[in-house]
Amino acid sequence: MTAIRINFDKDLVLAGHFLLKHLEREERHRLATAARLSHHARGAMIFQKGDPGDSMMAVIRGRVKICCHSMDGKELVLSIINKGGLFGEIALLDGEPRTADAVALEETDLLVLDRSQLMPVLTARPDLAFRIISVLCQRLRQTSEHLEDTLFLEAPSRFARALKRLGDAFGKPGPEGLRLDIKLSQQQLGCLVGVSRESVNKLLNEWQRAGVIEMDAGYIVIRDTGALDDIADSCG
Amino acid sequence: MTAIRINFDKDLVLAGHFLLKHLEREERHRLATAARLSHHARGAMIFQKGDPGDSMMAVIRGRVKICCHSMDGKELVLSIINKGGLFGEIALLDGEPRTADAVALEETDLLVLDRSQLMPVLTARPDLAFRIISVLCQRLRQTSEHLEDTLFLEAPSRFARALKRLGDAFGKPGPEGLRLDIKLSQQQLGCLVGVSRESVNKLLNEWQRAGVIEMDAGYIVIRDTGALDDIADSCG
DNA sequence: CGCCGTTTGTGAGCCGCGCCACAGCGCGCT
DNA sequence: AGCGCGCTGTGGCGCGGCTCACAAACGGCG
Repeated sequence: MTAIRINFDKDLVLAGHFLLKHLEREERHRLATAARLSHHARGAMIFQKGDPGDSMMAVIRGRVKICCHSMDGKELVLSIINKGGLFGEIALLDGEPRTADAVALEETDLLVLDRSQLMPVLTARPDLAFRIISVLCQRLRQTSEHLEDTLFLEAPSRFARALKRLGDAFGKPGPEGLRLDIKLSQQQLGCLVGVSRESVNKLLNEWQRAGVIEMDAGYIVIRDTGALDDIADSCG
Repeated sequence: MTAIRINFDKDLVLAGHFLLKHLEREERHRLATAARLSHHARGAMIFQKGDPGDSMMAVIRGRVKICCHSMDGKELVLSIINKGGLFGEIALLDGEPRTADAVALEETDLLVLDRSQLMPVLTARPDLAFRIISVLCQRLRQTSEHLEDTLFLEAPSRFARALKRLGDAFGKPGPEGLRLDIKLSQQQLGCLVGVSRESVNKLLNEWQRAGVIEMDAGYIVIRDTGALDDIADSCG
């Protein structure tokens, strides 16, 4: 009974997923039964840099941060994956070890697809392969841009851009402005951009005083998108 | 007569290329006749960030630098493509504008493959698609690592790593050590890592005094790989 | 050969920002 | 209520590395 329900859920999830929705019902069902669900508590490590990895995950519920650490313990958050998102494709596709850690930011359910299940479908369906290729290209553009920002821009611009990106990914329009529907400590915000927690604090307060943003119950609300754009593009 | 010779050359080039050598002779020949050659003088711009791009290039002769510029004129060199290498795949694959500039570092010949020619082959031959996917994964790993280095490491470590990478790509073993078979100004070296020319100069001289490297006729020779590794991995 | 644009070598000064120290604060847990 | 922990707010110090400024070497070219 529960087994049936779970399978039903998996079918549904795949049918709604941007990558897999275009498959034949037949194929999708085969994938759905083969895929396994996995649950992770808030803060749990899903995989770790260097692990052998031959699976990728789709986020069904919750959020996952992709990050890595320096030798002296600093953290860099490469991206945060929302419900509906995908991560871990790279190791699946090229068979090399994982390049970063994946950590559940909240109670999280994942659908895990193994290389052995996915590869046949990928060779049989070139359109799916192209979709994967697009995802990779997008990631590449994204990390290149991150690199450029890091090398070219000062802390304020970098952080403003990070807020804009967060706005795109997690923003809910509200009466006061764009509300970021995710709770991140100043520490975490700093790790997104490679800036110290203290600097984040100062910028946040400065911008709040200037009316660019507002803090509400620990959530950030972007009040003046234009001003934020100006900071993001200022100088270089 | 010349036309025949050029076609012959193109066939040969494709047959020797790591991506395309596994195709049927038939298919490869079709690609070869469709592909066009293009020549670029030293310093010529091949394409520019933001250009629409639906082709990728294989380097037949010479070298190409992939770079981008900040608003205030700083340059970042993302990578240097050797003879036999490939670039411009991303725009071809996802149809978006080019993400960076491509500039010929020397007299350079390219083989240009258009999207319209390549796509049919890609859908027909899943193994080729996988090869492309591997290339993308590799690029992604490379830029991620570049980003990590930039955020986690100080200038000396970063620059040491850059020298090691250059050694892998352009190193010719010689009596004195690993000789970098490429001439780059200190300016260019700086752009590879995001460090000012002056800093590069100081590091270069310091390491030369320490016997880690040696300058010979404008070329860098790595004499003590171990010492360079130590600098690359020191602290964070 | 002499001129000029480019590359190299080096020192002084400055500044952004990381690191440290510490003080309030909220929140969960017992 | 009381304790402790992780988060926030702020100020000061120090340092890495960028900027600026200039001198010297090094081609390439008329």
